[in-house]
Amino acid sequence: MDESELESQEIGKILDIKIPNTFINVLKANGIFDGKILAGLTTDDIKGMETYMREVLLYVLPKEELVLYYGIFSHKPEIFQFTIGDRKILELLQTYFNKKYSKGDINISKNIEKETNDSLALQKKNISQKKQENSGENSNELLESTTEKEELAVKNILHNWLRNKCTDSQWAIISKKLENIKFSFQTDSSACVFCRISCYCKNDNVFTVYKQSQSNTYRKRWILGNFYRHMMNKHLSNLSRSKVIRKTKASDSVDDDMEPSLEPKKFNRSNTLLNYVQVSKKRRTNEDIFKEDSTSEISIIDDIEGSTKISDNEDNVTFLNRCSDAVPEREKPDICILSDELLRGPISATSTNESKSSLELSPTDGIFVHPYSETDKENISPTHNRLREDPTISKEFEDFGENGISKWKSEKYQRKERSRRKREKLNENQHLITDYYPMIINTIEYLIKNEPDITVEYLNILISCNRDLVQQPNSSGMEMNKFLQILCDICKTNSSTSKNKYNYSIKQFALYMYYIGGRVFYETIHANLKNVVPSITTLNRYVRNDKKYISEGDFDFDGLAKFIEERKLAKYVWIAEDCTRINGKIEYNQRNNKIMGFSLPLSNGIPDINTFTATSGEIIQSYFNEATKAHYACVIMAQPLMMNSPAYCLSIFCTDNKFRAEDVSQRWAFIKQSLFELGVTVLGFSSDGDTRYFKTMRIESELPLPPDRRYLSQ
DNA sequence: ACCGTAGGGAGTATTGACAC
DNA sequence: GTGTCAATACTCCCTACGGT
Repeated sequence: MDESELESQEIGKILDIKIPNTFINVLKANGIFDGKILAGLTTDDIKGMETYMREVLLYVLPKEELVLYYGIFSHKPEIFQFTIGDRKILELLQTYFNKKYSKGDINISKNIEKETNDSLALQKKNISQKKQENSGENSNELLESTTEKEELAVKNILHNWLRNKCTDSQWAIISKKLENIKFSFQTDSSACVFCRISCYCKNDNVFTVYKQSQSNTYRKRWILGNFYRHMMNKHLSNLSRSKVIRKTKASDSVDDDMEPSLEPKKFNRSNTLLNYVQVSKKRRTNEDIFKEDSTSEISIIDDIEGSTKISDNEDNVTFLNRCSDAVPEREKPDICILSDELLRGPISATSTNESKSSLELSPTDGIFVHPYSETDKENISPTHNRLREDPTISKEFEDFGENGISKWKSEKYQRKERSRRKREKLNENQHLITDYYPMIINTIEYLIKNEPDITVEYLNILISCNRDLVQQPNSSGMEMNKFLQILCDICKTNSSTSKNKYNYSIKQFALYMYYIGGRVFYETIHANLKNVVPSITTLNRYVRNDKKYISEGDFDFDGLAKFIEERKLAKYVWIAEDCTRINGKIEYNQRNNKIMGFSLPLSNGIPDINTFTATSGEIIQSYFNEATKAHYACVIMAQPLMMNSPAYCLSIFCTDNKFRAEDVSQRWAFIKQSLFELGVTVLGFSSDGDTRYFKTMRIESELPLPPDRRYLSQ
């Protein structure tokens, strides 16, 4: 598509006329984006455009955009018609483009050849050229040959599609009527094959469908979407009314002469192409819930982007693809429609004339795939499942899972599964716990079958263990009862008054749950235990105000001594230190007027806590220019050597992980000395396999180097 | 003074679509 | 199947505001 061909300024300069933007918008709204299509317009086409403008587009566009398309008719678009000036402009444009393409544009021919890359394209080119030479009046053998084959292709596509939509009794009626559908094949000035289909219901219902590809990567296919939709709306409306996702207001009975209603009551629009209809994962608003309640067929309406949603009534929703330039445009106008069916989203079907050496058409031709995006595949109704079950179905339909859902949404293609497959593929020797399942199951089966005595014995042991667990009145059970009693008392107290109050133990317990389980978990607990546990706000306030604040990089030796004292623990601790990756974030800390998040410089292995003070804006700016953002947190924990004693966080600071073993050694010496002065003995230090820590541990432990690495100590 | 609700901002995790 | 990107969903942190 050469969209610039119809830019009013460009064309206006060439023809030395002024073309109103509204006129160009009308052409684009009718799917006419380039001169090739414009050159082939007929009088009927122009009438169809006017009808479409009067009956369809005015309901699709928002009010504020009507003026962009209807010009002087914007206040009464239902009487829209081309003015004399418009018709003159149209004639000039047609004349211009007819001349342009009748010269046998070599580039076009080359493009066509590239697109199709087969002999048929060459045939079409010849047909087109000969047709133009003969002013389109004389038929020729090539054209006849091609159109016969294409007619057969289109007939087969429609035949197969309709057969899958109908029950046997309905098909008996429909199949006879299909014989009355008229086909008229032609090639346009750009050698594109197109077909005009007159439905059996009314002769003036003419659909023009093009055979074209969406991109070079796809086969050419017939874009029959509007005819399909016409059949669905007018003749098959009662077949899949309850489940078809792409719904229109349709008659309750099959009525050949009944016009489909296109009267929309409301519509919605958004910016980009997304799923037309799917179960929304968004938090539903009250409005959404209302829609759910009030509609029987569409439960949740998600964003419809790149398309316009029209709700005919509460039971039906129609989705119309927008084709004005006020909406995201497609690269090619997939379909040029001369009837009131225009704006409905196209469905396409392939004809295999180009992809098969022979022209025999198989049922596989009867697929219909939305040509725009995979997302649109969701629009295909559940009736497509029947197509899917058809063994002759096209491979393209394999992209759909059950209920017409794209295969990409199945668990198989989810991130976790993909990661797992990759992980297991990279490490084929990795044993999985599931590898042992068959062996265990076989063993159990063997025992049950061949060793009934052992089985009974084991079962008795299990039963007795379970009984002991339940009945044993141990001390832990009593403690739990006491704690539950505290919770009940708090609940009673708070429920009887309008003001909640929580004691220290409850806050500590709630804080533990909050930290361990996370916000969502705690919110759930809080919502289900009203007046028993405090809100998150209360917990945060408690932590902020009632807890001792430890500055980054500061060593809380006094706190550790008090911790040991309060719990009456032995004054012996083991120090553990490690760095862990964090997502760095620079923040201002109002408590100590410092900027946090930068890597603290080390002084004799000890982080310098006097840096990054926020004294002025310039100073702060200098920190950002000169300091390093920390990506690691170094945590130093002290573990008292008593059973069930928790560890105590001695210090924590941000670092860029750039330090040496000497720094670690000096830091540990400082810790050891500081705690010794408080009467606490450090029995040892430990860390993970970091080489700096490892080296320090080896030195502290006075372990010799391996014989082959003695050079490291030199 | 204490507590709870609601909601915004920022960052992270997840997911769908698409090209290959 | 896989990698990548963009959009969306989710989570966490914090604050304003109001009630008792």
